[in-house]
Amino acid sequence: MPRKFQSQTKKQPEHDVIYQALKDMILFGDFIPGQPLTIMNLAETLGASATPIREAIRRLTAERALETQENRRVAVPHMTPALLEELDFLRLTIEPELARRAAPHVTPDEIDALERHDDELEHAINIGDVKLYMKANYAFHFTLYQRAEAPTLLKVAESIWLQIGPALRVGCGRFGTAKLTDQHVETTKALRNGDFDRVSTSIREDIIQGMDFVRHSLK
Amino acid sequence: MPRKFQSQTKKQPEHDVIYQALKDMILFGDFIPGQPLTIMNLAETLGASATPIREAIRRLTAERALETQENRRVAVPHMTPALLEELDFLRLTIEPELARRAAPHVTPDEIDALERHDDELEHAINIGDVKLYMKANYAFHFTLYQRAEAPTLLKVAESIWLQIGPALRVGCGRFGTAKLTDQHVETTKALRNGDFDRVSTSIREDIIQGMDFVRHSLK
DNA sequence: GACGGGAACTTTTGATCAAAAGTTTCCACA
DNA sequence: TGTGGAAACTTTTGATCAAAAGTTCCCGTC
Repeated sequence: MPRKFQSQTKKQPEHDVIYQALKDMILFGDFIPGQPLTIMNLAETLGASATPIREAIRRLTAERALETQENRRVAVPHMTPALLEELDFLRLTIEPELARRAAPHVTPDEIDALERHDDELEHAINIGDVKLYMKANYAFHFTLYQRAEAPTLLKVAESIWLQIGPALRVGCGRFGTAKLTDQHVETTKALRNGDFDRVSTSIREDIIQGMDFVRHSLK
Repeated sequence: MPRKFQSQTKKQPEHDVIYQALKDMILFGDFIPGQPLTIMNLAETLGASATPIREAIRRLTAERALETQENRRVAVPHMTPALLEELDFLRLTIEPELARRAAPHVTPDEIDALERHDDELEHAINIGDVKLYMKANYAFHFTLYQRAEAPTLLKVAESIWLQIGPALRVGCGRFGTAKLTDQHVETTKALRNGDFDRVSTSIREDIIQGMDFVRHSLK
């Protein structure tokens, strides 16, 4: 078997598949803050046995995407003003940096891909599809961040987004996606112009707006 | 049973105990970079069965303290210049901030405790006890950071330290602890004077020195 | 000697189940 | 009515084992 095809054929372990599935569900708002999750129920729903479910849950707990309560039950964490403040600080220190580092490595083809994600995001806002909005928004940010070649920073960013996902979803549910104007055009323009500082600052603006939305929807 | 004593008596799950044990071993240099770990071997060594070991490993993998290779084996990650650069950036953005946030909440009693950790660190340097040095150093930083009441930032800091632990240990093994001068007196002084900015900047200095040591020992 | 293939071996993985932990229900009794 | 506590029930947890995945070693062939 040629080495280049191995990664496609090599079977992913079940616990990894489940981790990815749960991660997406948290990221794109399938769970609401505070929602309890039971191993048994997840095993039934996802068609797996308890062991791989537990491993996936431990990973997500370590990433603060889930929390285990004192009675051993697992739940989606609630958003609080204090947590939001911490996440605000983290996003503003990590993500503009990721964007700045990514900028020099983004190819014209990849900018096209970013614009397609942005078009999808626009479309989602227009038709009011919250989940599609969240997916397109995630895709835009993380295809950019991926190019930073900074896996450790990227991992921190993913953890942050996992913690925001559920709260963002309820915010969109309450106020719709209407209030969310699109900040991403600025970013792609700056990428085309090779203006790396502006890539970073435009992401910063996007974060400020996004977190304001979450903060507002918390009240 | 009175509620206030529950947390002391409530039995910790095995996977949690193992997680803590492995975490300490990584943090204080019991493993060297690149060292492979097998579930079977850990199960035997730690006197447990595979299931809780696997859960602990998944958590530590999520925290980048361990990595699973493409062949499903688990190993302690190697330190690389690129990783060190990322960790440098993260430490410098997260830890001075934790120190600054903690400073106003640290009581005189707690400053005394910090100084005791620092004495122990001095003592460890004098007798050349690497592991004691690492424990005292960790205790100093994290008793301070804990008071920041910023659990999410704290978790990021812990993940960073877990990634540095093994490399720091080999550095100390090669050069001894002699080169590590004690920067912590500055921090405790600033705490006593209520000079919160200087608490933050002195931690910054400490980080720069510590990371220089690791960088130097990489070559 | 170098290479390919397969047998023997080791390790990880996922399903299962009994035991432990935690929750709920309900009834006796004040 | 309200309280305590046992019983029934649910969920998590850890041990175990068979199957899958991965590695090593050896032998026959070139």
